[in-house]
Amino acid sequence: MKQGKRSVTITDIARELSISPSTVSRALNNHPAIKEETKRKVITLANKLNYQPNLLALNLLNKKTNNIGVVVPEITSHFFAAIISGIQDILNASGYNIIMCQSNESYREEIKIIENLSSVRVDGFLIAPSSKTRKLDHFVKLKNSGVPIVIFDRDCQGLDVDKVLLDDYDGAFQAVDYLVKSGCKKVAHLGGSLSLSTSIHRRQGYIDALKSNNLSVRDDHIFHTKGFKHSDGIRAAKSLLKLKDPPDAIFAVNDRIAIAAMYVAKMYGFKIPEDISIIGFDDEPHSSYFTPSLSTVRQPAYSIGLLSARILLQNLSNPHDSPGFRREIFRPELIIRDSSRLRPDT
Amino acid sequence: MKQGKRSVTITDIARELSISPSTVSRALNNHPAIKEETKRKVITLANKLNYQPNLLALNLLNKKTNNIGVVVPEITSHFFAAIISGIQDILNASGYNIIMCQSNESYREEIKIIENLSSVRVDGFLIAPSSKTRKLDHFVKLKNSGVPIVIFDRDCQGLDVDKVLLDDYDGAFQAVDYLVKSGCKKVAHLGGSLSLSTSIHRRQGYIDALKSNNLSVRDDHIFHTKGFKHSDGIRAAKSLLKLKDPPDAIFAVNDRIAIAAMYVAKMYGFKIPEDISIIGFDDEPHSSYFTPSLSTVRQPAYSIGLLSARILLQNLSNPHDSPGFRREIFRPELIIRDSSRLRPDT
DNA sequence: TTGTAGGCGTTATCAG
DNA sequence: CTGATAACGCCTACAA
Repeated sequence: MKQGKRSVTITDIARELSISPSTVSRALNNHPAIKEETKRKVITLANKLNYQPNLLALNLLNKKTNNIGVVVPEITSHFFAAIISGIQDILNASGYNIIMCQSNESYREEIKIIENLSSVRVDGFLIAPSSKTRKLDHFVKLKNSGVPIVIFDRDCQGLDVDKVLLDDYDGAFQAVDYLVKSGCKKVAHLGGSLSLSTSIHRRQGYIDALKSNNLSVRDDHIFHTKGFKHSDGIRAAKSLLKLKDPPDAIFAVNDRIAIAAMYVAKMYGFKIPEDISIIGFDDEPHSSYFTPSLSTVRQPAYSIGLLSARILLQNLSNPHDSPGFRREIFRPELIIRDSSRLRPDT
Repeated sequence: MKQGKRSVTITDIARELSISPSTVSRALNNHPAIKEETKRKVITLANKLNYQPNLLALNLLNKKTNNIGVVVPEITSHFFAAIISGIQDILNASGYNIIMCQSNESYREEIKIIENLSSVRVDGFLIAPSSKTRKLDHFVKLKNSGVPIVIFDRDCQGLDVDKVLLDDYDGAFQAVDYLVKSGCKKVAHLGGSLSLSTSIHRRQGYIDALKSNNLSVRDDHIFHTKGFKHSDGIRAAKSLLKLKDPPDAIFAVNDRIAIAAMYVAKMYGFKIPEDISIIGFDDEPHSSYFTPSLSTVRQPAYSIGLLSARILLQNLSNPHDSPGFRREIFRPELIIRDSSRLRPDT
């Protein structure tokens, strides 16, 4: 078998048919001014030869690739995977393809990815910045180069582009307020990395909910983990529950940490929710199948993906004329299941 | 703000510096035969103008894109997400980018994806076929066009390309054999869609394990769900556990279904593992945090990704000369936790 | 109805 | 050390 096979081009077809490449091109594109018979001949041969148009050449010519760059911190998280599904459903339907990249929460990798996607000339970007991203130069450059960008999930203060976010503050507030109203007096927080806007907002929502209920904020009842995995949660939950004066409720930054907290709580002999209520954040598919089923704050991940993609699509067809930028904030929904006590008044 | 900004090219830089494009090109590529001063000037201006090389042009010239197409049925599954992580870790380290696409388990979409990736001239393919894929023409075409392909996770009978698979049969056999040896007499199976090679093999492993232990295979103890989600499992588990003569063990096709089965079992008042043992397949991150923690068959998803990518890389650098194709089979590992009884002899 | 020529951005080759 | 030219595959005026 020959290797490095040259792929077939319109010129090949043209030669074989003794016509010009432009005629082939037109036939393939169903140009009206081409004889039916010629079209048929061309198309038949093209199929036979398994001709695949070379989009590189076309894109170079058109200065348009129909590719969209999607950058997420990690894909192994149901949250981002669901967002991506939403994005894909919209973009594919409009004839766009997705080039998906993970930054692995690394600033360096993120920069490399952005540069690369720039070089392959994607038509637009959908980005959830890494948690390490402080400097915004790479995004600013992008923006200045005129490519449409939509930032989602994680805010980038000071970057003026379209954004689709979630009201993390509100979600946290709802959860903690509920916990207090249901009778918990000592609500602790297992938070995430404070380099993340989402973690910061959830923490603030927690704090403000306590204050608005005239409860004091106790430093020893707040832990922030580095990562978002179960193992991170286990460690933090142990420290928390080993306290002489342990909490009677935990609001966790995400479901994984909450699950870990449930695990530790049970291990230590706490009854859930009688001794301790636990609420997470995300509503992962598994969450409702735990015992007890996990109360949580649901993020409309799929919808976030849909909307982000739709906004990008708009910018694509109608390059930014308006001066302002959209800033869409989804409101999360508190889902009460069995890991938290019921409110007496409901 | 001007829209549709033309991006800066080496010609722009050349003009501004009153030198030729070739010199700019060489300077940018650190060609030895260029005066240091010229290099410096070029590079400085390039940075100032935020020059990004146009890889479309380059790729067109080189007939090489450094892009690899990765096609999976769905991304919202921890299993595939983990495989992708493995792929990405290898490929990125070698300077390749990934174009990731989901077929959503649709044959039609898969074909469209393959055609599109062909057109954008990816250098190679990593594919987990959709469950609906029966005809293999699109893959055969690909192969004939000379692009290296590696199929992973799901076998494609009759397609001669490199493959990285998992010994599903063995995993199932191990699990069921364990269940029987631990004293279970009536082991049921909650299987997946039989259009999937993996489901078929797991089912067969289940059957053969029963037979090899001289247990009869009962049709009423085998259910096959359409999908792989919890909800699919709930329905099937209910049917199974409502039987007059319910099983004393369940081997589920994956963890989600197993979790659903645990949920239903508890709901119906079964004690796990005293009344019924349950074993899943996958070892998802959540699985060890359930109560009881889920016994399962661990698939080395990340490693499958690593190996698939490595094999592709090999084919890339060394276009297929050897006649044979690799067929790597990972052996899964049975992880016994608390959802299954202990074997008396261990 | 079809052919010709030019250009998209880059690099390799061959001359200076 | 640097410049001109051709080529990658395709499309679109313009010409015939």
